[in-house]
Amino acid sequence: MPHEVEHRSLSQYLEENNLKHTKQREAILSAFLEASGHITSEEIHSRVRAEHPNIGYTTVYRTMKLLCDAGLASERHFEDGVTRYEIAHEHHDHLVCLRCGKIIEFECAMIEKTQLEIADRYRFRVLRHRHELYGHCDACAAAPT
Amino acid sequence: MPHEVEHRSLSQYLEENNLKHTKQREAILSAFLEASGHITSEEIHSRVRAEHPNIGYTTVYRTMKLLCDAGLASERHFEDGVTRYEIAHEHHDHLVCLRCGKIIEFECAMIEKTQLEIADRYRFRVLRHRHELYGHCDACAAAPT
DNA sequence: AGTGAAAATGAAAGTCATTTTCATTAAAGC
DNA sequence: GCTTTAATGAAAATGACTTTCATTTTCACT
Repeated sequence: MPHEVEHRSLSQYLEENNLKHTKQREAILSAFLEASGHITSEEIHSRVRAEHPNIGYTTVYRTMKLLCDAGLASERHFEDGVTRYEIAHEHHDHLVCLRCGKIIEFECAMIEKTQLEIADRYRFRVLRHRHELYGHCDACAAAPT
Repeated sequence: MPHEVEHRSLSQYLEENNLKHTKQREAILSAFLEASGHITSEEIHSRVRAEHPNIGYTTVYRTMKLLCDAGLASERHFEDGVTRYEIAHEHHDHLVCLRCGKIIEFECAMIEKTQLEIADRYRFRVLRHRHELYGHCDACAAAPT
């Protein structure tokens, strides 16, 4: 049974909040984890439907929100207006290829530190941030237009 | 006549592209410039209508796109799903207050340089980026919840 | 196993920012 | 002034997401 830790984590969240344990939630969590990140609701929906043909979009949207609340997923908004979900883990930022859509994660302590210093100058309390570099990945830059 | 430079710049762009010089475009450019930045289409629309009551949303949207193409404005997408336009000028990043919506601009050569080094490591060509810090401004952090 | 209250589901309708369509109007070159 | 071509604006369409609501499930308690 893959992703057992995450499924247990979902169960615990559901119990703690008096929510119910349903096969839809299980299925959506599995589909999301199998896709390993940066996936849209639509993609999750079509993956889940392969196994459970009558799960609707509504349930996918609702469940992904729940997984975010449970700390298992997190929402990302890149520049195409579609919400993507990634597996929750340590903070990081992104390189996004404008041609093939590939998303590379990066992190840089130096930048994190510098941005807090900047915020300080404006007496601004940073709660979260986004830092995205858009351009072309190696393969796409090499490929003909 | 305020913002004469920008109006001339619009005229030039229209001529170069065989587009027409209309009072709506003039009015929208004026309204946009008077607001001095980070304004939504809706705000522009309501400002313009004060003077020209029958300019529609459609024209505002179309004209703002044109102003972006003409290099006079640029689009920004923060986290509320509404497109904002700012007066085009040197690249910079933003601090966004989650309570009052205040937007502070900043720039940091050090961060810019560091992010290019990171991209290099992934052989990624950066075309543009966004870097936004979300949190509370001084006034809002001090105010009661 | 049976019951019932509370929560979950899903289909359909609703939002909301933005875009498209299309019939009408207005610039600008002759 | 005419004519071509672009611009306008009202209304309909789009698309991602949310809400509604009647129905179904879960689960704590018999």
